[in-house]
Amino acid sequence: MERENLDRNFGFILNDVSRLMRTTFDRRAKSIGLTRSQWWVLTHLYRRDGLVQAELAEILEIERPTLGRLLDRLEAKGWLRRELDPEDRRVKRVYLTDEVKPAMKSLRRIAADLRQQALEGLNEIERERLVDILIHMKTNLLNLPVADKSKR
Amino acid sequence: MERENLDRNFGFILNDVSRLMRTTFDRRAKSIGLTRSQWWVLTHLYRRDGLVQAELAEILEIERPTLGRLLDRLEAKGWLRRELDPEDRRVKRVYLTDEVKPAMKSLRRIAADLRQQALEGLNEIERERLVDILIHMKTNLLNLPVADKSKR
DNA sequence: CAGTTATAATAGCCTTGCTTATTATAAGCT
DNA sequence: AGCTTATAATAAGCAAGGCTATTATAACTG
Repeated sequence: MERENLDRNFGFILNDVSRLMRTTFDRRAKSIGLTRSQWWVLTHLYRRDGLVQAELAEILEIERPTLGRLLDRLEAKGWLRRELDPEDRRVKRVYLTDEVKPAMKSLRRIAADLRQQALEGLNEIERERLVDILIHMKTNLLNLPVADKSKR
Repeated sequence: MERENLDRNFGFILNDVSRLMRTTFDRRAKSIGLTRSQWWVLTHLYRRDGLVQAELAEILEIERPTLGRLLDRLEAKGWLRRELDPEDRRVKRVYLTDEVKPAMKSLRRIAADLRQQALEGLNEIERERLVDILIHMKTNLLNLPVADKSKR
């Protein structure tokens, strides 16, 4: 069997970088009481308040139950509230509370700093290229022909 | 506040790609009864059988308790066994069982296919550049000056 | 040699992913 | 109208990350 170079296995390097960014962010945001995933939810609601949970899950590209529990914690800590939609009694709409706005600023700062630190030493062209490549890969993966997620 | 383009937030695209690769791998490897993380453990043991848990965690760059539970599951399914080191009674060494070798072949196939599919449409130069950039970023993140992980 | 410090493994708790299954409600069809 | 199908949210279960605390054993030091 050929000895592939494990250290250049891009799947795992990708995983490492992704994990390092997440954990670093979470450590820095801990004092605010939010994780990166939670912040990402708030960021999207900030743009479009009052979203239906299913729509929000779709936008965030996570499963509905995963979002459900994220919202549970955010709601418990008072960052948002869920309201029943009077038109369709199945759905709940999610609204941010007033506490969110000031916290967002700190979190954006943390995110920007971390992004800067992660990309340190890469010029603008390389950064753009990186994003392009990642988007390309994401498209590849989402278009895989196999029977993954065939339930729609 | 400036409206940053959320769709090009590379931290989250990175996260998306990483997650897509993991979940796709795991769905494909499910019939074998192994996850990608578990396969990664076996891959390293394949190279260096009999490692001490702490060394293995260090190599894999995961925390010791995280590895501990991975090993619990792998051991429960018979992929490996842990043996007490007679020299130092604190340590346990991890050894693969014979069932591993045939499974490894299928898993390497799955990994290679997935890698190929994810990188489809990117030429060799772009692929190398991607890996270089990721390694660069990983180095940046590991060298962050802050008090992260200051316990060593 | 006694006491302190360091290290290995694990237990326990928290978060975030994914799946699958349930429940309630709408929508669509005959 | 009544039956079937689809959809929204949630519950329950599993895996894999992290972190802190505990326990056992080594190593170091005065």
